[in-house]
Order: sequence, then structure tokens, then C-alpha cells
Amino acid sequence: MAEEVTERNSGLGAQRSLISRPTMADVARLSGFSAMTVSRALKDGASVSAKTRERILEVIEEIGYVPDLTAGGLSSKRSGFVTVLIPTINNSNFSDTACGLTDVFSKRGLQLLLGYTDYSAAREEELVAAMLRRRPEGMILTGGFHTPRTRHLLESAAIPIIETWDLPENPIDQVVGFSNAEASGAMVRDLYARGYRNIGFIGGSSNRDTRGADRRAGYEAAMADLGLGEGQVVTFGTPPISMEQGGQAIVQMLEQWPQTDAVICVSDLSAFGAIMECHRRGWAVPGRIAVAGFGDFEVSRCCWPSISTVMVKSYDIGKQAGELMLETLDGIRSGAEVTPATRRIEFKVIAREST
Amino acid sequence: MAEEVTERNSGLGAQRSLISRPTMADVARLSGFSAMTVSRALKDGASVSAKTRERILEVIEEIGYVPDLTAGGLSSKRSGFVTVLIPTINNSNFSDTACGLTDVFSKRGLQLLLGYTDYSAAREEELVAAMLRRRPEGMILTGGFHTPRTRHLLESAAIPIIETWDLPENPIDQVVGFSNAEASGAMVRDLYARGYRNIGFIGGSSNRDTRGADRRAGYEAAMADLGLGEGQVVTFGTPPISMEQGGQAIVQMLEQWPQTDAVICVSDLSAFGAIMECHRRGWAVPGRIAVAGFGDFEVSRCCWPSISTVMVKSYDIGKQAGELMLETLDGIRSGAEVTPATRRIEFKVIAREST
DNA sequence: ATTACATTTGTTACCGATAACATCGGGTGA
DNA sequence: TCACCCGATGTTATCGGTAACAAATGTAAT
Repeated sequence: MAEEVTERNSGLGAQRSLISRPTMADVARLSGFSAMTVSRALKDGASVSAKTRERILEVIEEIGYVPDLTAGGLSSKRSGFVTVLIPTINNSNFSDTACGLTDVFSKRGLQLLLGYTDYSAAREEELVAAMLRRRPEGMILTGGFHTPRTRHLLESAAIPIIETWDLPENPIDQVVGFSNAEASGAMVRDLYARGYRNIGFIGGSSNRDTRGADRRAGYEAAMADLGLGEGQVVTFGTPPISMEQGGQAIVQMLEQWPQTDAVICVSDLSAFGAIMECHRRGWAVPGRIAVAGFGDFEVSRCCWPSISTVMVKSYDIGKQAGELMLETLDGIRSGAEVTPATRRIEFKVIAREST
Repeated sequence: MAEEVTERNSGLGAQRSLISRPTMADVARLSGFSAMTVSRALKDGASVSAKTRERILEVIEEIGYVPDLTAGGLSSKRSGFVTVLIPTINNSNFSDTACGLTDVFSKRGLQLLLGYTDYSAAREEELVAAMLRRRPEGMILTGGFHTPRTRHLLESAAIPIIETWDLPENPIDQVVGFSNAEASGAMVRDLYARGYRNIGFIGGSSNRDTRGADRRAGYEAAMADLGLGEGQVVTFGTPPISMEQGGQAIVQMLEQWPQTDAVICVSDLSAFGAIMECHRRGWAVPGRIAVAGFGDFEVSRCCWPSISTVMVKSYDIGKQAGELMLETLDGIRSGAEVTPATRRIEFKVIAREST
């Protein structure tokens, strides 16, 4: 084990005082053109002669000029930012969505202002307030549940909003998502079709994770619909429920309802934990009990047995939301009326070895 | 499976045209004070009477004024941004570091500009160039390998730079990290102490992931040091190597060197994939072969058998780097000379069931 | 050569805040 | 009572770009 030690480096050090960096005016002076022409040379689609642009770029390279988007944005009223809020960056579903967004936006020179809410509506409110000070051109949220103040802030911001990963009953503006309830209902039906009748559900013990709560509601609705009774639900820990908690939960499930023959977990991570605990205790999966997850994480593909799950096109949610945002921004600029819409994203039950 | 459909919502829609939002001047006018006093009322530590501040905050609340940090930053020459570049957000080690940074910075009102390089130095260069246009007050990078142009850009930016997750030989400025080579060497010695003699290494097949390459180098050095020969290395896929590739790699390892009794994987993710593949094939872990990982991911704690690994304080890297950044920024402002330093972060071999 | 029009370049004002300095009024000590 | 000082507030200039309009230059058609 290494100790925590602090040593000295050579390096920039004191140099990095407040050296003033070259501005567009410097480029203008050195190239012999006006600042406005320099500005045009840097913006494609502007009318500048090839020779002029070349000379200007030469000077820029020479003095190491870096344009200041802060100043540019102030003047043009375009910050070049789009804010994205996800519950956590430590979940590959949401980070895949963020990647889809980045890929779409970076092509158009828009930058992502990423924040994570830790599944807390209060934290979301703080973040929305903080982010709006950067004058983002649009904002992308996860889920449809927000504090009243958050909604108020967003409405007065008068920028396009997209809610994702859900189908809110009362959307703020646009939506790119799917019904979590429907998706977990589909998994119940899949298990039913395979002959399972005592199907349990494992999830977190509060409604903080509203998508998790919707999945549970969808499970209960499907159970009732199939005449399988109220269902057997074990809730465990503060959402997002961890792998380890999935393990503890399945033990509790089988103690409380020994007849359980299948269990749906609120996510693949808890499903994985549950399966590992079964291994530990010598319970065959799916012999003694079948286990299904949600989200098609890498771990569910690779696990032994591989985990049946609901695949959600996480990256696609980001991509579609990004494209919708671009269309909306273009629409607003061109003066066209943009009708708020909902885009449904595909999900799919994937049966693997664990069920 | 749901189809992709687009439906109409009620919602903001056309409203969200270019409504001009209230400015500080509006607040000034309505409260009867000057803009400067409004500015002071919003900044704590400024001398404004309690009554004035109260009245101003009242007006702000009433008209829903949201300060524009863009404009403020232009004037005060403080963007309030710190840029953080990590290889991928889809890896809990790096996202933990990002969380540590967020926690430290958000307390001081600094915002994170997060980017991910996809383990590519070229992409890093692009990102650095793009981010510098936002005039960040500091920049935090992952690793010590950068293109010459990246170094050049950073040096002329004259802001504090911190390289993390590594101990670069020739640091740009400050460093918060550990020696990946040393860490994987420690794991070799641990396995040696447990009696393993034919120890292999599984990693990615290019040097794109320089930390992975360092771990391999550390493995080879330790093997030579212990008189265990050159070592047995299987490289597989473009880094970062996936769980699935870990599984393929261990099969190849045992085909090529059947006498192998232990294997160190470049990360817990590939170690997990390797172990699952062993389960599938009925190879006992650690009976037939011991498997160790790197990074102490959640999956290694929860896996059965639990995976021996090198624990790195990922969150702490972020926290320490954040604190170092704050100290440096304060130092520069107060005119003190700041000596670039290296802070070593602890790592620790954690032996679990898999070895 | 001249007019008409397109292309290229320049000028001025302004985006929305804050720094720096000026001013004003009231309290304090000699 | 007066000088001095400090806290509270106002004024002006400025940060570094871009929008909008104006001017100059070039090009093609007559």
C-alpha cells in the first residue's frame, strides 16, 4: 500500500499567474483586418475571401488565439449549451443516454452541461436553478416527476424541454421515453408464458426512483390482470438498489414466500446480486427460482446464467432526444410553430438463461 | 415491444419563442436601486444593508429574475467552470472521481464541465481545445499521456492543470494519482505469497489505455523480479476490454499456457467475464485457476466467488484533486507562489475468494 | 465606359453583468 | 463642534465578442 505523500514537481507553477490571453482585437491588429472580419473568418458560411481567411488563420495560429465563447454567447444570445440532467452518471443506462446526446450535439457545436440529481427532486431543483444561469438553449431531464418550483423555473425559462426515460402524464414540453409500467408488465407476461405462476418483485423501498416505482406498478397491474393475485413484493434499501441489496432481497423473498418460482428485479444490477446470492446458497437459477432484471446491462449478458431482462435502447433515447432538440431549436429560429410531441422508444423482453 | 410513435402533447409549444428574460437592470428599476447594488445584494460578503437586500430579493422573486453567469463571468474574468476530462463516463471508477470533484466544487459554486475522451488522445485534444473556449479556471485530466498539441494548448492557457489516475514522468503541472505499475506489481506479489507461480496477465491489445499498459508493465517487472520469467500475456480487443472479452481471453490463456494457475486482469470487468466463462466451462475458481482484477468495482464484491482486486480510492482521487485545485486557485488569487506538487493516492490489494 | 448588383469589409452599438472609483450620510473621538 | 472614517450606494468604463447597418470594392451586363 502506498502512503499519501506530497512531492514537488517541476512544471508551470508560478508562471500561471494572470497572463492576459490574446483577443480577437489582437488578431485584427496583427492581420490588418477589423475584428468583425476576424469573427467572420471563424464562422463558416460567412462571406470572407479565401485569402483573407487564410491570413487571419495564420495569425491566429501564430499567437495562439482561442476564441472566448462566453463573450460570443453574450452578444449572439446563444450559449451553445444544452443542459442534461440524469439521476446518476454511475449507471450505464443513463450514461449511454448521455453519450447519445453528446454524439448528436457535438456535431452541431453544442456542448453538454451534464448534471446528476442523485435521484432527488430537490437536488434536481437546485441543479435546474444553477444551470439556467448559464442560459442553456434547451434542457433534457430524466423522468416526469419534478418539484413545482422546478416546473415553474423551466416554464419561465421559455426554452425547449425534453423529459426522457418515462411517459409523464402531464409533460412539461416534449417527451422521449417509454412506459416503465408497460415494460415490466411485458416481463410478467413473458414469465407467465414460460409457466411461472408465483412471481415476485424486488425493488427499492421508497418512491424516490419513480421509474422503479412505475415498474413495480406495472408488475402489480399485470399480476392482477393474469389472475395471479396481488403479487409478492420485497423492497430493500434506498433506490437505486445495489447488487448486494438484490442478494439480501432474494433471501428475504424466499423466506417470506417459499413458493416463489420467479422474481423480477427492478434492475439488472439487483438481479445480478440476487443470482450471485443464489449461487452462494446453492439455489439453482432457474431451477429453484428464475430471476429477471431490467435494463440490459453488460453484466446481464455476461453473467452465468445470463440474465433475462428488458432491453431499453438507452443510447437511442439520447440520440432521439438530441435530434428532437435540434429540430426544435431550428424550428424556433426559423419561426415555425413547433408542436410538443412524444416519441416512444422501443423496449423488448430478452429471454436468457436465468428464466 | 412498443413501436416508435410520435404523438402530440399539450405543453409549452409555441410560447417558447424568444421571450426576453428580465435582467439586472429590470430588478434595479423596480427596486429603486442601481444595478450595482443589485449585483452586491446577490453576492455574499458585499456591503449592502439588510433592508436593501431584502427589498431586492423580493423584486427578484416577483419577476423571476435569473442572473446571467455568462455576462458576469465576462466582466469578472471568472467563468466558474472547471473542466474535467475522463476516458469514459461509463466506468464507475472514473465516475466516482467525477463525483468527488463535483462534491468539492459545488460547495464553492464552481461548475464541472465534464467531457469524455473515449481513451483517445486525439479526442482529448479536440476536447481540450473546445473546453478552453469556455475559459475554465482550471482543468483536470486523466492520465499523463497527451498529444504535443494538447500540452501546448494547456501550457498557453496558463491555468492550473491536474493530471490524475497516474504518476506521469513529466507532469504538466500538478498530479493526484498513483503508480499503476506498482499497484499491479503488488498484486503479483500477493499471488506469489499465496503460492501461485504461473501467473498470467489479461489486458487490451493496444496502448490506447495507458493505465492498462502500465499495469501490464508492472506485472512484467514483478514477474521478472520474482524470477518467474517473462510472464504470460493475452491481449484481447481494443481497450477498455469488456467483460465478454475477459471471458474469451481466459480461454485463450489456458489453451496457450495450460499450466497457468492464476491470472491478473487489467480490470475487474474483464476478471468478472473471465470468471463467468470459467463457471460455464466448469473450471473451478480458484481451484483450477485463480483470477484477480483491478479497481474494486461493485461487481467484484458481489460476484461469486468474490474477486480479489486492487482497491483504488477513486472518489478520493476526485476529492483530493478538487481540493488541490481550490487551494491552487486561492493561492494564485492571493498572489502566493504555488509549487506544483504530486499527491499520491492510496491503493491496496484486497484478497477475496477468487484467489 | 457605365450602371446594377453581389461580395467583401468596416463601423457602431450593444449583450448583461462587475471592477474601480466617486459620493454621500451618519457615527465617533478629541 | 469639527475632522475623520466607514458603510452604503451610485456612476462610468469595460470585459470580448457579434448583430445590424454602412461603405467600399469587384464583377457582369449593357
